[in-house]
Amino acid sequence: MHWADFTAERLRDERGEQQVACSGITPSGEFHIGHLREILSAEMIHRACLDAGLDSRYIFIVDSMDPLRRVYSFLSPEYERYIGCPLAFIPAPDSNGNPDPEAGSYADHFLTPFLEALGQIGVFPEVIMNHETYSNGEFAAKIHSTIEQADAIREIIESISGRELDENWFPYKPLGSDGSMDGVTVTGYENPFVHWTDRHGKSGSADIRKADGKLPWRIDWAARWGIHGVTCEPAGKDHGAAGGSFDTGLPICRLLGSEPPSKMVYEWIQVKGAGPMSSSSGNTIGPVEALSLVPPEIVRYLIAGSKMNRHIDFDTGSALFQMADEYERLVANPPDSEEEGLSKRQKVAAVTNRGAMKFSQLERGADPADSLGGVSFRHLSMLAQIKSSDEDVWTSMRASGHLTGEPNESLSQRLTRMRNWIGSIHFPEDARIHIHKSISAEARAEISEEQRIFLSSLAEELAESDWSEQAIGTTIREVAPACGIGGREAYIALYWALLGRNHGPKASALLFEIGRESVIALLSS
RNA sequence: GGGCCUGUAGCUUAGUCAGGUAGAGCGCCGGGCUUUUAACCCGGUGGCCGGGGGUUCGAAUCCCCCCAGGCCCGCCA
Repeated sequence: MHWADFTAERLRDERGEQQVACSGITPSGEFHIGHLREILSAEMIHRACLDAGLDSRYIFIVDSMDPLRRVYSFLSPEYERYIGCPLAFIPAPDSNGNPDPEAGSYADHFLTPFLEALGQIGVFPEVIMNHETYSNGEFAAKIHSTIEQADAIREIIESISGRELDENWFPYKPLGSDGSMDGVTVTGYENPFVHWTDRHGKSGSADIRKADGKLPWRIDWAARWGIHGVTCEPAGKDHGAAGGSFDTGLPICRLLGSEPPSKMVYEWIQVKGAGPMSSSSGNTIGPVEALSLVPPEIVRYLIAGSKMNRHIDFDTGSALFQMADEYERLVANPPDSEEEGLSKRQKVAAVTNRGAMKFSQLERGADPADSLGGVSFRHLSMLAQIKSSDEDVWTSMRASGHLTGEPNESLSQRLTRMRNWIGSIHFPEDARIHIHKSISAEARAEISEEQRIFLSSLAEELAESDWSEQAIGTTIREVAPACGIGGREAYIALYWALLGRNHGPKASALLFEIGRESVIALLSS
């Protein structure tokens, strides 16, 4: 069974009909591909719950109340003054990394393009800005309860995480007079006010019913589970480590009177050969960039087709072909778990693969067959290289029976993405079609005397023939027997001359695109 | 130091939770398609399931030990 369906069943057993799947991300910088695993893992479980007939919501909590930790490399030193301030309350950077008072909040700045990217992969979560949950008072009861039980919470964190908390530790961090929570000391609590003194010597009171401060991360996480009734929140393996925030969150959540989701941990995505992704290291391929290159179903399939506990190497090179092949093969020929003679393990595999296919669809319940667009990813990569205009691609596809009528929106976008990929540094060199200017020594060594004569005869004939794909094809097939070789031999010779290989995309189409003069120059060389 | 994950064919891996004769794709090799869009179709090659012990009628699967690799343990998905 697919992991998402399996999880949905477990959730029903644990928590019943009402399910809330949740993701949480801090918008501290550019979002990266790794965040998609957080999002998609939860979203697929949500879909699986719906498929299982459960009443499920999928919420995306943006940690907009989290403070700016430090001045990241893409920020100007001016951000120094905002360290410790909630991301929702500080200005977004402009293109030079300087704070731009006109550009809205820092949190929104990074969140907006990410949400747009999510839409492209069919993810439409209920977005909850955590600072709003503070400002509208929803956190107040949990904060009060936290402060009342501060000693017990301290005991949980110290014993489970092994960390020793400072003597002045207080389980609520008020914002000081400058809006930062750094250097603020709590001096007392009178519900609903937390009194404080900041590093400038000023003092004040934070209202726990407002966004005047926040709970420390480990408590914040545990508290929100209760506030939103979260029943499932897959977390990155950093949170999953022994003594990590998941382990402390479970008892804290119960202490605050709610039932936590059970622990669920996923492995990280890495850029092939480049170590873990991180928003601040600059080692990123943004979801926005990735989705400009890769079909959205394939991005979903990357996650849906991998078990949660496995690393994923995100490879925007030749592995994309393999992944697309795999997906297309699966969709074209869905495995049937009811088939006679399958062993138990083959049945399991069949059901799992069908699940992966199901969760890869942009729209829940859509027919996977509709996602193919009539042409394989590999094939499209060739057409896009051979044909410079989109219209010629469609013409070619109509001629080959891959397309009838006008291309739909999805196919059209596939071509656009393909062209982006081909034009990017990610496109694998060995998939790139390099047209030779003259016949290489290697090619000469590979072809026979008859084939050589064929090539020069072809050059002569093409000088006279009509310049259309069809006429070129006809000429090739006429010239070949005249030189005493079969069609196969003729094409092999042609591919050696054109590409330095013994096979390739449709030769007449290639020649047509190259142009008469270049072709004749090449074949006569 | 504490912990997690991974190790199955040349490569990517399924199967491990619920033990029952090792599956797939890519690659490679061979054949077919007598107009060859890296296509498509057919066939083949290829694995002491990291190593060792144990439980069992039976172990890739469960238990123990070891080896190797990756990662987490301040914020980070």
